[in-house]
Amino acid sequence: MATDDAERLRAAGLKVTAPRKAVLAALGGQGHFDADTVFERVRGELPTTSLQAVYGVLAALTGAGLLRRIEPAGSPALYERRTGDNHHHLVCTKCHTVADVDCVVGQPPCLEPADAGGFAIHTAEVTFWGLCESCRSEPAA
Amino acid sequence: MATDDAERLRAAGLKVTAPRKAVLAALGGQGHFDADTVFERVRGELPTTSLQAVYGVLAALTGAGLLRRIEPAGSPALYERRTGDNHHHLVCTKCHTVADVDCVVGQPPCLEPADAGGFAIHTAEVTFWGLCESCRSEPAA
DNA sequence: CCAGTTGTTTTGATTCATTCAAAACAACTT
DNA sequence: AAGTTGTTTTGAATGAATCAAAACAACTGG
Repeated sequence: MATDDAERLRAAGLKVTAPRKAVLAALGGQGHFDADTVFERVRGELPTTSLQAVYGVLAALTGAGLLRRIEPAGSPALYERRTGDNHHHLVCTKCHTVADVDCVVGQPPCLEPADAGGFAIHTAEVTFWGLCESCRSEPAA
Repeated sequence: MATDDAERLRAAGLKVTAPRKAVLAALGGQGHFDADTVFERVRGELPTTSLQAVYGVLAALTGAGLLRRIEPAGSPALYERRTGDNHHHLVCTKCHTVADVDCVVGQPPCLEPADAGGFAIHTAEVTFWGLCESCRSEPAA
């Protein structure tokens, strides 16, 4: 898996470095993490890494299409490894947990606004807001 | 209109103050403005107003449902007076201009994710990304 | 395998958007 | 008109992210 990551980096035309492999490893297969969390995780096995390096790596990998970046209102930017598919997100209003949504009813949803107002649209981003399972369980705020 | 604004403030249980009326006036009927732009506009006719006051007013009015706040990735928070309808937004990838989209094809769109993953969803927010008319015209960046 | 080139990371500082807190003040109530 | 409460001012602080220069490490080509 780590080996595959090196391969992916090379394929994207990026140099294979320890911080980059560590960031990819830190993000794991799934989940949504902010720069700071990635930093903490990376530090665990590569203690010399700086936060700025993490920002740099995240930007490089996002630019290369190896990561996807989302910015839900009220949260810092989050990064995830699931790319390519245009999946959407569920965000908890209370704890800001994020979950993936495979896609919406029927076909490619929402890609057709009623009136594009002169815009050449290339992406539709859908964010669902609600209460996650555990926040629903504990009503005590 | 300014009179109506006073009425609206009262109806929302908020005190009617000069900064609040000025903020509502600055936002006008349509458009999307960040706190700083609102501040500049408010200053024009109420020069003693502080930026913090503008933040406070924007938060109060948003909380009261008189304003809607959106946070497109890469932009500071934007405020608009169109509330109540759940309309969506078109954001220009290049100049970050925002336009309203009345709604998506057919019916209330996208409100039904394929799998809500245990979330109790109450809102679906759709953001379309693309190039606006004028950014399409001038390819020279 | 070594040296050069280029891209990456470190180090340190800075910006931008926003929030916090206490004191001064103004709007609504009686 | 005076009091109470909510607002605004003033001043400072925070969090997230970016910028810039110097130190460094990965890939190229010899």
